[in-house]
Amino acid sequence: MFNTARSTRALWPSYIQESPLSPIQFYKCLADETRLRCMLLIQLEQELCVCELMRALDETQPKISRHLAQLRQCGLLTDRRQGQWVFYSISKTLPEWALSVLSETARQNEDFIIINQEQLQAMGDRPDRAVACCV
Amino acid sequence: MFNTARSTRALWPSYIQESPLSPIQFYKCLADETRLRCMLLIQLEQELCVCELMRALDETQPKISRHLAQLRQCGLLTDRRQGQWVFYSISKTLPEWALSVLSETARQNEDFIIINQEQLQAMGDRPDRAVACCV
DNA sequence: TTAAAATATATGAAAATTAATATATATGAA
DNA sequence: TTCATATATATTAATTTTCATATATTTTAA
Repeated sequence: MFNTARSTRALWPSYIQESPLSPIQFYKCLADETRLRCMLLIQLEQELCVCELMRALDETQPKISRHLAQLRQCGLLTDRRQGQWVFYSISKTLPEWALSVLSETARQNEDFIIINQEQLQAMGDRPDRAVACCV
Repeated sequence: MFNTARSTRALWPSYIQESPLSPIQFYKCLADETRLRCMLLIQLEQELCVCELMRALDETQPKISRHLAQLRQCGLLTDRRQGQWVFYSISKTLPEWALSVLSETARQNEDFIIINQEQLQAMGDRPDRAVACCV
C-alpha cells in the first residue's frame, strides 16, 4: 500500500503514499490543525525539533511525532537527527507551488500562527543546532 | 453550531462554520478530490452548474450537490438559480490569499484538472447562461 | 389553464470509510 | 538512568457515500 524509509507496519491515513506530491495529498496534509501549524512554524523558523513543537503547540509528544511522521512520509518535511533531537525542516523536494501556498498562507494569516511563535519564543532551554557542515 | 440561508437542520462536517474563513477550514475544503476538482474547474470556467460538474467529474448528482453545498456553506462558492439550473461560482468574499492559492494550484497542476476540462468540453447540451442584468 | 411528466437539484438517514487520539511501550542517544 | 522521539494497538471521532425521497422549475398534453 505504501512504504517509508522508517516503517512498513504502521497504519496511516490512506492519503499517505509515495511520490509525486498531488494537490490532494498536499491539502489533506494541511487540513489538520496540528499539521498546518507545524508546517507554518517550521517554514517560519527554518527548522524545529519535536520538543519545540510540543511547546509551541501545547500538544502531547506522540501526537506531534505522529503528525510530523505523516508530513515526512508525504514528502513535505525532512528530518535530521542531532544527538537526542530530531529536527524537522521543509523538504527540498517540495514543489514550488506548494511552497508558495505555504508562504502565502503564513503571510496573510499572521494571527493564526503568532500564538505558537510566542509560545516558542517563551520556551526556555531550546536545543542548540549544530551547524551542518558538508551537506 | 452553524447556520446557512438554506437549512439549519443538516449535519455537516465540523469544519463548516460561520465566517471568517480560517486556513484550516479552507484546506479542509480542498482536501477532498471532488471538492478540489470542483473548485479548480469553477475557477477556470467562472461558473458551472451541478449537471456540468457531474459530467466533468463523472460523479453522481447527490455527491456533487452535497460537496457544492459544503463549499457554499464554508463561503468558498456562491450560487444563483437560473430556471431549473443552479450555477456555482467563486464567492466574492473569498480572501485574496485563498484565491491566489487556488490559482497557483491550478496553474502548476494542469495535468490534474485537464481531464475534467476535456469531459466538460465533450459534454453536449450545456445549459445556456442568461446574462445577468442589473446585478 | 391546468394537470401530469420530465428535468435539475437538494437533503434526511443509515452505512461505509477514513482519520485522529490516547495509552503504553519501544528505541536510541547522552 | 534519563531524555527525546517513535510507534503499536485500541478506541473514538469525523467524514464521505449511498439510497431514497423531497423540492423546484419547465415542458407536455389534455
